[in-house]
Amino acid sequence: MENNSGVNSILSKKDIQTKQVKKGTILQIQGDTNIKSYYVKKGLLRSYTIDEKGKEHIFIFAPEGWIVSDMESHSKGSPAQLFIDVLEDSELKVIEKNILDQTSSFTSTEQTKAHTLNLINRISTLQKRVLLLMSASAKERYQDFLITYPNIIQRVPQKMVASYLGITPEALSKIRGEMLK
Amino acid sequence: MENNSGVNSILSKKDIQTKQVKKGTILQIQGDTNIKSYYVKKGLLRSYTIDEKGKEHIFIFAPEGWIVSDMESHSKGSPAQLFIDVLEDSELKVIEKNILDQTSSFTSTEQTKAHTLNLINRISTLQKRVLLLMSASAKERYQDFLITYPNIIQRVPQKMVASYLGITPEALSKIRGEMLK
DNA sequence: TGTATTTCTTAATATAGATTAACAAATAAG
DNA sequence: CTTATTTGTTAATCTATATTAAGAAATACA
Repeated sequence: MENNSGVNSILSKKDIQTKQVKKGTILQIQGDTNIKSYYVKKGLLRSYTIDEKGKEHIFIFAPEGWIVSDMESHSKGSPAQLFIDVLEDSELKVIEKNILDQTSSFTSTEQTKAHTLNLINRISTLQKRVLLLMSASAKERYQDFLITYPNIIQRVPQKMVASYLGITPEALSKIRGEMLK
Repeated sequence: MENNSGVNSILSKKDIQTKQVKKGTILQIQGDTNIKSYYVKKGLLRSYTIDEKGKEHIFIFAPEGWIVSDMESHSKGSPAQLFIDVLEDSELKVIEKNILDQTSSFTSTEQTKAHTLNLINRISTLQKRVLLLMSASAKERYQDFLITYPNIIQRVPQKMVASYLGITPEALSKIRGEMLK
């Protein structure tokens, strides 16, 4: 999901082990609770969801220098939403603790912790939005919108909701019409 | 883009002023270089892009308790990609410095700074992906993919690229066929 | 090496959502 | 209040992408 800016200093601690993994290895499955992050020293990983119809949606590729982790889950402490597997024989650094734990160490100020939490919430929201845009219909996205922003629908013109959903005002009007029945 | 978890401790410094803004005020336009972040105490903001055809795409709504900022730009130090304006009379806390500056203060360790930079890169990548999914055709997204992941196309089956783009393998095959001409 | 499986391509058909247009309803402005 | 402007609805048509299907090419496997 990201490039390697500054990654050396994140990964310099001794508690991070290097691991060789073979192509085809599954590192995380949807529902896992002990969530780890992976820094790719060499090789290639991917993270993805599988929807109700059994269709895969790749969230990110992680070639050399990238980090994969399931922010949605980190953020909520909920089970993993994503699968992570190995596309080429790889050399990884496994980050055992979740990212929040890392920043909660005694070296962090309250402000830094709050700041990190904010960034992670933001990532979590965007992760969800990307997955919705890739796999859900306009109607499903609208239904999600109503839950995510409970009262915005009364506060902005419908055409702005359409613009947020990535559809035309006409399409949204039609969807709402159908939903009334 | 995010809820208010821990936001008080982020915003407790004196250098952050509260500001009343009227509905319709434009806080940031595409191309602005002096980028700020806005915490919404009361009211409603939105951030959005305008594409080549003049069509608006809303990136986020920011009701009470949320923060708006242009991470893409923060990350690269480049001009703003997003417009930000005011949908209801609002009370804002304006965060003058960019987010990186805040964490670069003497209280942050090297590790924390590197960690924050990583999170911001990740947000920046996702922001770009959301905007592409909302406004670009499958062909345009594929062309962006080729630039974002320069050599992945040779390393994974095409059907995985299709899965990343949110289209079917058949549609990608067709697009590639067209692009050869 | 030969066979089975997976991946890619091409083409026909189907469909979600876009576009266009015309009108109604709501909101803003004089 | 009255009119002008913006927003929302409905419907007809169009288009990008999905679905289905079948064969070809590539890859994995026995």
